[in-house]
Amino acid sequence: MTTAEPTGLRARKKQRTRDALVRVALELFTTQGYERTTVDEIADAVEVSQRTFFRYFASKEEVAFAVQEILEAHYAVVLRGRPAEEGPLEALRNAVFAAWDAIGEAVEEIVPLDLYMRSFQMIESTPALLAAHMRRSTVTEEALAGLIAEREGLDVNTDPRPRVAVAAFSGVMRATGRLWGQGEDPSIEAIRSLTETFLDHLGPALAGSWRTDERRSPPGP
Amino acid sequence: MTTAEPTGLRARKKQRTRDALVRVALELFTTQGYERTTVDEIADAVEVSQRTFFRYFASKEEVAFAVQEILEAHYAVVLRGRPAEEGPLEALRNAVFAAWDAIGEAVEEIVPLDLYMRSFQMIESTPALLAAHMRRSTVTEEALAGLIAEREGLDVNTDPRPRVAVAAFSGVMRATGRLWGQGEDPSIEAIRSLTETFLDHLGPALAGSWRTDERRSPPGP
DNA sequence: TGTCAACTGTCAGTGGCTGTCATTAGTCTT
DNA sequence: AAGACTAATGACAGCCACTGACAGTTGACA
Repeated sequence: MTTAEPTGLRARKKQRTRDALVRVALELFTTQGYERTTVDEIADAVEVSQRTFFRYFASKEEVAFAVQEILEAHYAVVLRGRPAEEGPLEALRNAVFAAWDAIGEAVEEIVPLDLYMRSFQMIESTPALLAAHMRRSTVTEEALAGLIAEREGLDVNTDPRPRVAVAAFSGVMRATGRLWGQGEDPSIEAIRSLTETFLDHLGPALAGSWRTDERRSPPGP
Repeated sequence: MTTAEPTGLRARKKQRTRDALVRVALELFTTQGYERTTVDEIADAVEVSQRTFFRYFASKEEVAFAVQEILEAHYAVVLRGRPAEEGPLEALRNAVFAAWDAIGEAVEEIVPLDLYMRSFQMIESTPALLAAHMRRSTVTEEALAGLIAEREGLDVNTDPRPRVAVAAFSGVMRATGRLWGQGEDPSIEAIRSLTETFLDHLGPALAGSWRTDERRSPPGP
């Protein structure tokens, strides 16, 4: 679905229209804002009817996540390819960094990397899109839990651990993305190191007490 | 905002209108579905104009979360009251169970408890509402992270642990709610025990390897 | 080349949501 | 208790996302 060259002329044309819609939409969204951009504007800019836009994308939101979708699929593939010796959380974590190494190429086939970065920040700062983003992530989480359960040879409906681990992991990843979106450094390095920091704190943050240094009250029982 | 008796007649009338809108909306949503219920229907049933509905609620979604909002505020209060000796995650967890003990009364002042239960399940099973629910939870998470940081005397922008802990905790809580919404037992006891189970697994699920019993492959390094 | 099917445009309509303005109805004087 | 003030509401017009139906166009393929 990403790079697979379509066969016929018709299919190629379709792909071009779709890509154009995504590019133009992201461009308009990031420059003048999501809400202040109408579907008609996007359609007009690509010279198709509004009706056609909705034949490619079920909603105005969907076009904003076209690139994101590719990346998530990519991540799932990478995770599936992680060596079996890695523990669940270890695999989830390593897959993130491994996936990012190849993100550039995958994205750049459709839109400039910089545009994608800005569009991610736009998603994080637009309530309606943030909502859609979160809903989408529940679907992704379910898939990841399934993958982890498979890796470990467990039944996802019996053993809560896959869902719990993925939920915790995803929660942290989302917090990371949110913070990155609010910051001023929209580079891959920035979110990479932020992710590293946050994931490193996952274990310690769940420990009983954080007061191991200069804090006042004594640790509880 | 919950129980505080309004002073004048005007304020009391307003409160009654608002409550009526919530009650009718949830009733209609749960019986015929969220999407198949129009704002006009709700307004007509309460005998106000559609315009008035939108003066009480900024959106059709908002009315669906009116009760939820009360509970979240309640939870925040309970959390703030947890003893300082409790560790962060301990406090988050205990506050959940403590808050539930008082939920019944708080809810019942507006809608029957049973109706609230069904409306929660509706939220979890309606994409548009699930999205709104998730977006709302990001706001709640931010507040909780602030509370935790305060408890521990930390700066939420410097130390990642408050956000990480809350993110992991919230991720698990959301997974719990999701599962409960899909199940067939809409009782408080059901979600209570489910929560207990899931939170109990938070620690173990993040450990390096889960293969401590009858699994096949040997543990990694 | 002609037939078929995929793709697209046009049009009409629904529903969520907003701005505006006139009207109603508590509230607050004096 | 009557009038002035203002919050609350209703009525109306309009924008925009989205959908169904139907007709026209254009690749695909025999």
